Amino acid sequence: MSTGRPTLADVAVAAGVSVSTASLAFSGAGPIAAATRDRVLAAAADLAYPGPNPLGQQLRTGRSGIVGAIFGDRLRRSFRDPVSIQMLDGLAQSLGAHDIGILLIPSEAGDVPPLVAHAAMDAAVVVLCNGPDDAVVAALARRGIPVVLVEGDLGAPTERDGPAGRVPASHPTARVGIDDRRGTEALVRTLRALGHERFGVVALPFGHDRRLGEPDPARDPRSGYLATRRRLAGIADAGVVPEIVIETPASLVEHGRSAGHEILSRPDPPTAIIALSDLLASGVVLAARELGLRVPEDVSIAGFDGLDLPWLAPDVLTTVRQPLAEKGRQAGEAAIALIAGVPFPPVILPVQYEQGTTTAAPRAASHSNG
Amino acid sequence: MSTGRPTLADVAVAAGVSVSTASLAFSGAGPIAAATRDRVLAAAADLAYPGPNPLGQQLRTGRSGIVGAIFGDRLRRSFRDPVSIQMLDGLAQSLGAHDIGILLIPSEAGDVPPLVAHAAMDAAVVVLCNGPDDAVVAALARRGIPVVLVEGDLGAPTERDGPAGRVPASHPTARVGIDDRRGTEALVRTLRALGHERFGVVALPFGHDRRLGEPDPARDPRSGYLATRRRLAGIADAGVVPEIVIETPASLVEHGRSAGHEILSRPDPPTAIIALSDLLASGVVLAARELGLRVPEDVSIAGFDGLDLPWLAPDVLTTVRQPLAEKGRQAGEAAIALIAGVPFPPVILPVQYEQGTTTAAPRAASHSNG
DNA sequence: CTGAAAGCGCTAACAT
DNA sequence: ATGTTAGCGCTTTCAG
Repeated sequence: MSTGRPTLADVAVAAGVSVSTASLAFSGAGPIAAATRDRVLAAAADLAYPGPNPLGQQLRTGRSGIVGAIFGDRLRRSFRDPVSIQMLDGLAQSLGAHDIGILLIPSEAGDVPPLVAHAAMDAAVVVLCNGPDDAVVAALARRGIPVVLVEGDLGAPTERDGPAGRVPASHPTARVGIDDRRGTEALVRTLRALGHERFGVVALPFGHDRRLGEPDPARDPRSGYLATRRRLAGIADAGVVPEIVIETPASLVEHGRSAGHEILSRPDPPTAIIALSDLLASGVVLAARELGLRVPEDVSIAGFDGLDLPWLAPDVLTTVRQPLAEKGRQAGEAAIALIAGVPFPPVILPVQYEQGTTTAAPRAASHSNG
Repeated sequence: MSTGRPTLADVAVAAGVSVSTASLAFSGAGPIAAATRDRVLAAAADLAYPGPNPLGQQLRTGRSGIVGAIFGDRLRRSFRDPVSIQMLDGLAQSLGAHDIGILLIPSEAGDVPPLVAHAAMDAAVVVLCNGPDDAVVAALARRGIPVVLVEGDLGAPTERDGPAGRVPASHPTARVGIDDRRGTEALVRTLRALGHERFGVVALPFGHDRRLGEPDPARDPRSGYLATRRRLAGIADAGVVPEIVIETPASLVEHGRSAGHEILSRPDPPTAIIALSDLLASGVVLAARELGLRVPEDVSIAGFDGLDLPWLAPDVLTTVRQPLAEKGRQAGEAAIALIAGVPFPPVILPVQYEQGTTTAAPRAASHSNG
């Protein structure tokens, strides 16, 4: 041992056994006499040996015991959103049960962070991805790291080998998502049944190029975040063409508030506003209150997610609840399966419409042209 | 190469150079002819070699490139608190600049998570600690992992070798905190200058045994979270003995709301309520509104942190602002210094009183006994 | 049940 | 500027 921290070899010498036996004493992965084990552990305690060095184990076993969690945004923004947090909590639960750690990788606006390219991990969970040509997913695939896509997809396998051509169809991949398209559709149908005909939409970001305002008409509708696209598709499925859509740079109360002002300050605003997240919706509620509009008498407002929003009291937001922690747990299970080389079939979790106090029948007959 | 993923040795063979030269081509840590390097990189591209295996690097260099971030609470709670998030964001900034990853380690109520005992990390940032006898810190010290204490301390070196005796004074340790004691004192002095004499306090958790209600009088005042203790000390420094103190299990709006109800429903409630965090304070504001009390006319409410609370509009919370991201950045710098073997002197960041709309002079003469 | 030997993939002296 | 050599600390066949 001479210098530095003691190693397994030092312990073996001190205990008068071979290194392999000492290893067994710690791992329990093989037959060993109780007396021998105790002797080894005693020697370890003597030397203040803190247990097998994980670096040695990892190289030997080829496993780091780490799963990367990659968020398509910087922490400050992602993590102010309880949606990411609850998902992460579920993820920590299922991975923690297997003693697997979570390596936090914020990824600013679609770049490929060095950690994605170089950090040791056995699998990665990518929380938002930009469709078939996501550079982060491509980088992981190149490294042979299994990928779990949460709320994302890579398109049909045939597309993947196209010009982007970066994720071979054979690469271990799993998908965990929610049925947000049909959830949004159900929500909008309920609003129509109440008599609403004129809708405004406050949307989640369309893609990594985040902005606040009406969407760029020149943008490719086939690119960008799939969650946003699916929820917009759900609105269309319900037969609604919104009078106005405001894209926001992130799911945050303040952006919902700005968008709400934008929509509700218009001469003849829509009678119902659908926000694609609860945080955005609650910002719209605040904007309405600030403009002296009563909710839901003057305007109906609905969200998506099913968060607890105690500060909206006495109002309770009408929303579509998604099982956030369960989504994270499933993502963790998917990662564990892929690491073990077992395929993990796609999971689509159900969502549920929840009536609150922020939606009601529109006040009076509305007219579609001012 | 035969089977499996290619290694540096395969690349070397393909490029017709030695392994060490191939290594140099990737690391750039030594002299190499441009032509040779290009040849190596070309061979690597040919073999679809994704770059040096981090596991090999790590064993060889003895560095994992990972810093553990340990929160004294489960994710669900910690991460709903923007305070933790902004700190984490700052941490990610400074560590990210050195390509160091953050391993997320939630630690339920003071236990020692397996990851703390076994995961590879070059240093650890412990966000709340329970004073001199914190088991997590002791476990890290045993492993020889440098520790950065955020908002924590281990007491005087002499104490450390006491009965707990688990963190040798020589263990590489750094401290990053804020001047919360004096910040709270300044806040309370301002309230007193306005004429307030009767105070209620909504406190952060006292320790890992979290509860809602009046603090257990039997508890040892010398144990538990130091941030809570310091802020309470600041109140005392200002010459105030609160009429009532409510301890909360976490810094969350709903707990502030419960505590607010508890205090404000009393027969003759205090004229000023000091919450030890903004989230708690905003819950108290909600409780006041629900009880039909006007803020600040009927009751003054102040917080601590300096968060953006858009949904409190039109009110702006009176608070003491702390530099959260900077705290995280400093913690990151401290970790980097300790990893390099350089001592990092303790950092106490300044805080600043910020007047909002939730505090004012008390309504009328108050009487201290009903 | 225990020991000997091999090697995971890489980097860093040192020698050329 | 390149090659040779020697491990980092551990687990895991395989013999005994």
